[in-house]
Amino acid sequence: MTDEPVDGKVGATCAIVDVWELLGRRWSLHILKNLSTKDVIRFNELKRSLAGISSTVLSERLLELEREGLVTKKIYPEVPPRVEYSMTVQAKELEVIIKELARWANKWRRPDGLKTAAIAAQKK
Amino acid sequence: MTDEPVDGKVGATCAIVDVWELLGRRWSLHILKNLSTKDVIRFNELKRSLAGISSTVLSERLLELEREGLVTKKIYPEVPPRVEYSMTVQAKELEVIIKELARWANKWRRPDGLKTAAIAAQKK
DNA sequence: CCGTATCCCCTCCGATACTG
DNA sequence: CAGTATCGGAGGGGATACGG
Repeated sequence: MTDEPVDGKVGATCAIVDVWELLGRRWSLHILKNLSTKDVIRFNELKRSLAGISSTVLSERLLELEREGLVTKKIYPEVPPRVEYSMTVQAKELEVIIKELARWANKWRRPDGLKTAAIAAQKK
Repeated sequence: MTDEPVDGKVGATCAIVDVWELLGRRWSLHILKNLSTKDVIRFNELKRSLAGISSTVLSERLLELEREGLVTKKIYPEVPPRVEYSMTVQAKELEVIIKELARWANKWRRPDGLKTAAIAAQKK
């Protein structure tokens, strides 16, 4: 499916799995969503837009995203400090794909209970 | 980004986030990948193809995937029991998107350490 | 063959407090 | 303002044992 290279090791990293796991963590997707609404955004501004997130986690997520090349961080040596975050080109390409995924998700969204329906179908 | 409806509640479910979290769990993507290689597949056959997974987890994942409408389960009332799993149409559509994602992931794959490079760039 | 039941560790993440 | 340090609870998932 993903055409994993299948090099010797079992745990051989598959790029997509890494990304998927990162973005599967809590808040990741929301952060990306909010970043996409503005060219640049500051830490606390972002934090305010994500009701419920803690500084700790936001900071952690941003670091991960930066590490993956999805987010750029620009520090201005001022007092008080100013730091601006923005999406990279890479992330903007990803955004397109995520939107397709969102379309897919909504297309197939169920009112609430497919499970019972599926079981009913099975019983025939 | 995903055009979340923003209905009253904070935890208002966004379809894509649900899906992403499910598929972000361990093995989910691999299971889908293996399912895509055959029309139908049996439990232990699938298990053998996923080196390291336990019955417990495989069973759990399959239940979740079935619940999300990505997998169909067909039980044959035989002895010994036979159960066949297969992907739904919905999952096959998803597969297309995942492949795009895989292409994206490989396009941007880094040798190993972007982090240091990013920091260096920042310092200029 | 196809699972469920248990136990247990370990990572994730929220809350809180504190710094440059 | 923009974070880091620390702690503790919750739950994901591995190992093992057992059942229809």
